Amino acid sequence: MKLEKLAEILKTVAHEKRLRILVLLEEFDQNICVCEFVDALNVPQYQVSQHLRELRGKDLVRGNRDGTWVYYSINPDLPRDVRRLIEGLLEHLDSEDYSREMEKLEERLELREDGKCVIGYDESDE
Amino acid sequence: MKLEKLAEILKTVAHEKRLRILVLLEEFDQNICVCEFVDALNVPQYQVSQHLRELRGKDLVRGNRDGTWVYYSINPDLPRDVRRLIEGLLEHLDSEDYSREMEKLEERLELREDGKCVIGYDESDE
DNA sequence: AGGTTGTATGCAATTATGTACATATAGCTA
DNA sequence: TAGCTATATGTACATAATTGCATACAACCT
Repeated sequence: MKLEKLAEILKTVAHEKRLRILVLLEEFDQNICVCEFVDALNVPQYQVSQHLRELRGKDLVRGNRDGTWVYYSINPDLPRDVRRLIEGLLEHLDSEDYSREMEKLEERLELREDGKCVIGYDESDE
Repeated sequence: MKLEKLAEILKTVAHEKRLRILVLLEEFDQNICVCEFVDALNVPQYQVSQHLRELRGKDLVRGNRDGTWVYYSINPDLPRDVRRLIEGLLEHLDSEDYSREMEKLEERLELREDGKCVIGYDESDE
């Protein structure tokens, strides 16, 4: 991959919240909607949307609208080298470091009906 | 590795010039002095020093002074996981993308005497 | 000591990034 | 249609990164 491209991707990814978003997408390997991120990461909705927009802007991530909900996933059309780069990065993480988010997200996913999110996010974001 | 640590390293590394510096250090696997970087990368001396300072600040790189010259290398005491991270990142690069710098650096290294740099950098930095 | 050369740093100007809030938009439902 | 909910975006502000330049510092040499 070109050096400029690598630098660009690293810059996009070099942010705590965006890393957390990517980890959850990688680990659960399924579509996750914005409100599920909000609850799992305990980050205000506008921030989640903003980070997702950045990731989307670099084509790392893709959103699919289903009604009012928008489900995000790692962009399945990502070039193989970029894909491997991302995976490689995340492999360096201690899993304890995001286990709490994993658990929270798991709880949220259990609230889905027919595989779909049916509730919003908790307004009382501490 | 902790997620914040990963984000921090990625942020430090997510810069075209700093990536080029790291590539050269990895590929040549030896001490390289500031003026050699200046000529190889064709970047003003103060910029090279600044980028090296940032890399040094995060302990990714180490400088050893020998007379007026300062030779840099990948920090040999880098924790193994960090070391692997850096190596992993650089492996994604097309080597054509930095082959010119490699050649220029090779030429510069040939001008060393007894393994030591004996000239400065070219003032006429285009 | 004085001059020279390689390297580092401080400062100012610009640009980019992060954050918070308000509000807009899209699609649902009644 | 109106109202609601999920998501997206615009704006404003603070903060950080980048860049260019001048200059300081360190070590050498005469």
